[in-house]
Formats: sequence, structure tokens, C-alpha cells
Amino acid sequence: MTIYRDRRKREFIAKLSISNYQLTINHYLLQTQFIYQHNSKMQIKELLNGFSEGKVAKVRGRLISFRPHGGSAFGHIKDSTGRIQIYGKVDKLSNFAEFLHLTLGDIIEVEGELFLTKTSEKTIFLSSFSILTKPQNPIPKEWYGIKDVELKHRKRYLDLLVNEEVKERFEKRSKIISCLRRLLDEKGFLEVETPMMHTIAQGAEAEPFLTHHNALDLSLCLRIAPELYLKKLIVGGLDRVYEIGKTFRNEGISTLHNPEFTILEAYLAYANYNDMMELSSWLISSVAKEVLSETKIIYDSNTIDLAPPWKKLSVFPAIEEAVKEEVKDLEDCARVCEKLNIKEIEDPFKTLVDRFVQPNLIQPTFLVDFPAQLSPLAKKRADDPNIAERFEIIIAGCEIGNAYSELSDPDEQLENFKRQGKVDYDFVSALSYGLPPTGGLGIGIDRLVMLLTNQTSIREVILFPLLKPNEEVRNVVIPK
RNA sequence: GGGCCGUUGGCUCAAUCGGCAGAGCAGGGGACUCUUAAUCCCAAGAUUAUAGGUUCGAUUCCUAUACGGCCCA
Repeated sequence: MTIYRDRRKREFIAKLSISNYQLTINHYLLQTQFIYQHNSKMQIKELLNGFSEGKVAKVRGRLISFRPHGGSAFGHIKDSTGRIQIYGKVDKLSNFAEFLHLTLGDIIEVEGELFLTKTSEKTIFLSSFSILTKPQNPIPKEWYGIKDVELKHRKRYLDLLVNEEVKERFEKRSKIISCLRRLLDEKGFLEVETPMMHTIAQGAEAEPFLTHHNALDLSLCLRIAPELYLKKLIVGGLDRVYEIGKTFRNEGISTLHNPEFTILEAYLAYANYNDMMELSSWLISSVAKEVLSETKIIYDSNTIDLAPPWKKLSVFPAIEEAVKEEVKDLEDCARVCEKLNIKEIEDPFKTLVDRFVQPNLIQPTFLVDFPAQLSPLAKKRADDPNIAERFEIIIAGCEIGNAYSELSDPDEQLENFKRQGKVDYDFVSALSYGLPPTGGLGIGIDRLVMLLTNQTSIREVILFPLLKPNEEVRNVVIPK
């Protein structure tokens, strides 16, 4: 449903000779040609690359600037690959009058001879043009862009159209993800898809979104992590698996949290958390090298070098150093929180780490030696049963990833589940068939993209971040 | 959940101490045959987020609500 803001515009459109129906037909024919005639597929970048004066070319794009002067007019059209100048002249273009009626945002097809203007700009001298789609609402001008953050998020299509750097940022996101895939594929990892609807929310400490399957009359929740299913695949002999996909946590929204976010989880059999340190630093530095052609990045005024090896930091000594108190275990954490007058917190350990340790870790750091009690799916260290073989990846003061040697003992897993108060017997059963020593890694893709695109809000790297419906949406959507 | 800030035409922004809501761009009409943020002329476009309150008078001050941003939890 379109909201017509500009009444005059709407009336003007109504007077146009081309009906919407015809536009649709035109467009459909074009799509058909697109499929069957290979040479009609040309995009602007291709045209610019193969540019030679005198050649005749046909391209399609959106009109982003228009400068008529009487008997001629210049403009620019752009598609996803680039932009090119077009030039129409009254004696060359039979429908020149209609040409002069073009407005910014019109989606047109143009055909003509290529030439260079006197400033040597590559230009198409139009012999014909046609309107493929006539927008009913105006498109803001690129020069001014869209700055209103709410508008940028609600109408991302306008943000993408008008703000070039936004388009580039999301292209970069896409490259980062495809690069991660390629790197893992090359190492023999198999990409898999596991259920997003779970009967028990497991794999992380988070509130799930609840839903229901009607035919089975079954209560389900959206996954808060893919972890357990992926480990079942390791039991099943798929020794190297990974999944990149959405995960859902029914929690607050912040510059670091969106209720649905993208996670990469990778599991490697016959490996432990040390191997995962190697894998994760290699992955992240390789992605940076490939996408930014540099392992040194600038993030929020810090220069960060992602090249391995990364620093390792034991978490309890790090807390001690930060709060200048003796902190050896979880009781100490609770005591320190009390002493510092930090109240109403669920997890004193996490609070101290988040507040006092993490913010100071700008360069990539493996934060190691997490308490076993807070790591119910991780293997305990052989020399210290209170400590898990687990680490978090901290870069620019932000938790980017989490990994451990996977717990493979079904009895111990069952005990851990019971202590948490929710038991996934299905998973315990899977473990009872034998999980090889396995290293597991989770990386928050959105945060990684933030890091590599120098964005301080997660909403700037998610195309459509969750927003409360505003009046416009509520008025249109609610059917009751 | 708490604190602070914001919301003015389609977009980007003004509006002095509480005193006639204004500009640029976009959109409409006109002039202009190598422009590129084209230029020039004309006309139009606003329930200042919403609902109240104070006041002779509110974009401006107060209260509540909605949405957003940042910070904290």
C-alpha cells in the first residue's frame, strides 16, 4: 500500500498517458528479454568498461539527476553497478517533449550512441527512451541524502538509493559473509542448516521467542543458538560443519543487540579450544585482508591490527588487575560487586568482565579461563575442574565471538542441564553415542561487520532492524 | 525498566526574549541546444509528531502520549 504524500504529484501521474497496467506489461516483457536475450543483460558498469565512441548501447536505470536546457537535456541514470550520463536532444529524440517531463526517480530504459562530452564524460546520446516505472512518491536528492535515522531504518530502500555509502556498507557485509563461507569451505567444512524452531531453548543464556505449531499442537521457540544440533551432526560423523544464520533472543535492544541477529557457528572434530583460537583469528584476519585488503583497521578512532597471533588474557587475573582486588572465583566476584555498590545484577562475574575488563581490550584478545560453572556446554580443564576450556574473542572492547572445547561426557552434560533447570534429553542421548573431541566456535556476524565497516550501532549493519510500528504502519496494517 | 536529547512542507535545515512559520532542493508552469548540486523567472506546497495546559498570543514554556537516538540498567 502506497501512502501518497504529495497530492499534486498523484494528480499529475493520473494525467500521464502511460497507465500503470502498460508499465507492468512493458516491464514484464523486459524481464522476459532479460532471460532469453543474453545481450540485453548489460549493466552500466559493463557499458562503461566496454565504452567506445560511436557504439550503440541500451541500458536501464533510475534517473538520479536531470538538467534540461531548452532543446537538450543532460541527466544521470544509475543501476546497482554504476552511473552514466545521458543526453537527449530535440532533433534526435522523437518523444523529446515526454523526455523533458522525466522526474528524478523515474526508472527508464535508454538507447543511443556512446560519445564523450567536451569534459570527456562518457555519455549516451539518446535515440530512444521509455519509462519502465513511474514512481508516485518523489525520491530525495542524493546531494542532500537522508539523515533522519528513523527514516533511514524504516525505509531502508530510500537510504540505499540515496546514500551511496550505505549501499557500499551492505555490499561489504555480503562480501564478508561470502568470504567466510569460502574460507570454511576451503578448509573442508560443510555448510548445513539446522532447525530454527526448537522445543527447548538451549545453547546460550537468553530468553527465547515463543511460538506454536498448530497441527502438532506443539509449543516451540525460535532458536537462541544452533549449537546443539550442530554437535549432533559431529556425532553423526560430519567432522567439520558450520552454519550461518539467524538467531533470536527476546531481550533488550541496544547498539550491540538486535532481537534477530546472524551468527556463524563452526564445529571441528578432533580439535580443542586452542585449535579454535587459531581458526577464529585466521578467519577474521583473512576476511579483513580480503574485503578491506588490510588487517589493520580503524574503528571508532582506534587502529586495530587483526593479524594473528592474538593476545591471550586469563579472565580472573584481568578482573583483579582492573578492580585492584583479589578475585579468584565467583564468590569473589559477588563480593567485589557488593563492595563497589553494584546492585540488582544477575551475574557478578559477567558484570565485572563487561564493565571493567572488556572495554579496555581494543586489540584482538582471547579472554580465557572462564569459570566452568558458567559454561555448561564446555569441557573442563583437566588440571582445574573449576575452569572451562573456553574463550571469548574481544575486539574494540566488544565481544565478537565465543568458543570452547565441547563437553562430550553425557553424564556431566546431564548434570549441567539439571543445574540449569532445563534438560535436553535428546542432546544427552546424542552425546551418549559418542562425540569426538570437538572444538566449537561462534562469531557474531553483525558485530564483525560493525567492526569491519566502522559502525558503532548494530542497526547500521542490519538492513531492516526491528523497530516499533509507527503511525503510518499501524494505520495500514491492522485489519481488525 | 531509568536518565538525557530529538520530532517544523516529499528531503535537508532556519525561526532572536513567548510576537505574522522561512529558505534551499525536490515536485508544477515558463525561458534556455555540452550540462553535471546547471542557471533564471513564476506559482503552489505546513493542523510545527499527537492530546491537553499556561498565556492577549505557543514551533518556543508546562504535562502526558507516540516514535526515534544516545547513555545507563
